[in-house]
Amino acid sequence: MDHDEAALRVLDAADALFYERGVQAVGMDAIRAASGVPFKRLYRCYPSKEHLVAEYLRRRDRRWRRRMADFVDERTDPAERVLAVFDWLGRWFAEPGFRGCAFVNSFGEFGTPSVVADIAREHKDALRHYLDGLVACLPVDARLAEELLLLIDGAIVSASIMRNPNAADSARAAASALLVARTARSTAP
Amino acid sequence: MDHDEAALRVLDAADALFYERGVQAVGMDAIRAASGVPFKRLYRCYPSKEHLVAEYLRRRDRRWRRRMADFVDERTDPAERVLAVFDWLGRWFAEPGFRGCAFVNSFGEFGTPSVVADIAREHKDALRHYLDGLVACLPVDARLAEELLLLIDGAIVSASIMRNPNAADSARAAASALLVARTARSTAP
DNA sequence: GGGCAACGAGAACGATCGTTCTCTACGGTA
DNA sequence: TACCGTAGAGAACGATCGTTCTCGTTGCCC
Repeated sequence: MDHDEAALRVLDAADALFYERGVQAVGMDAIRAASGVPFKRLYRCYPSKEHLVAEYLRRRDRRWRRRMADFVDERTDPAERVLAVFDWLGRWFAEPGFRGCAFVNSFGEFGTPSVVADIAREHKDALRHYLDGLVACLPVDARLAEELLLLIDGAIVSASIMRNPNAADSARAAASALLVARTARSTAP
Repeated sequence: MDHDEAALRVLDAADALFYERGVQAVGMDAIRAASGVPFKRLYRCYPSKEHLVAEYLRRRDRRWRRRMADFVDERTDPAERVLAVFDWLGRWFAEPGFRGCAFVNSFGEFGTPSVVADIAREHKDALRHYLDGLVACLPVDARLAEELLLLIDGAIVSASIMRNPNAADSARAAASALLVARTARSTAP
């Protein structure tokens, strides 16, 4: 087992444990036990728990956005692509072990300012820019992207805290209505 | 200083510290120091930290919903009352020390199932029922209350994590558009 | 005024945290 | 085969946590 594989095993173990139980509730010893990587090696891969937490969040960000984008890319119609975001959320919410947004959850654990708060913000900014791109393909008001972001984050909160599996459907219906409301009616005088 | 006043001082200190820094990051000694109530008395008021955390959240729930309702009650027009929710959010976001939803933040710190998760859920359920009441005064589709809830939680997340002070305005605009979209048009044939 | 119950201040306790150190075993090279 | 740098396993360390205990003092009732 070389350095990279050890680092990957540690990150996989940390990812599962941090997401399931929260960052502060998981000790480094639990990560060592789950990964099978001894302390000495573990600390050579990640010099501190804070480094590991940062990598955990950054990888979650990349993976989460890639999975969403891959799902959306199965559509070509611009309006369908926007609504596909919410279809994907519905699938995500239904996954076993779903426990909300890792970034929102971690943000709650650490005061601001903190590196965790910065990464959470970067994640939401990246999502916002992705939505900008989706919306730019439509003849709609620029406000729509921001409103979609609100619906997404609201749905994640509802699905995790209220355990409401229909949150994605509700958000999708609202997004659909807003899509119509924000569309410039070219038939207007 | 009698029992009730000591309990109140402890709860006030815990409220400020828990909200600002997160629950797990605040030790009981910090609460003792900030409240001026010695350990022996503190533990007679709240038998454990978990009890104190539960009281902190339950009081936050009551106070938050009362403040919102008081603001809304300054209006009489049903539609204005719905939109006033978002005006109040805007004021809340602008308060110094605003750091998001205490229930969402605490939910992230503790795994589910937990008493904290239960209280967070109760809080969101209560908000949902309040919105049901506001919407019931309007000739609108029943879906609107759920969609308003998504916008509210989304706005809180945006305002706290992205530090977006306009989140309340965006949510209000979206709510206004949805209000129109969900209104049964009595003039239709 | 004397005895007693309750109090405040803070030390103490056991547990657990993140991190480092020790010690033993081993593998490659002359 | 003798040597040496590195690895793994886990004890150890200092800090901090939630909680309890000690102890000197105070105030109240008879």
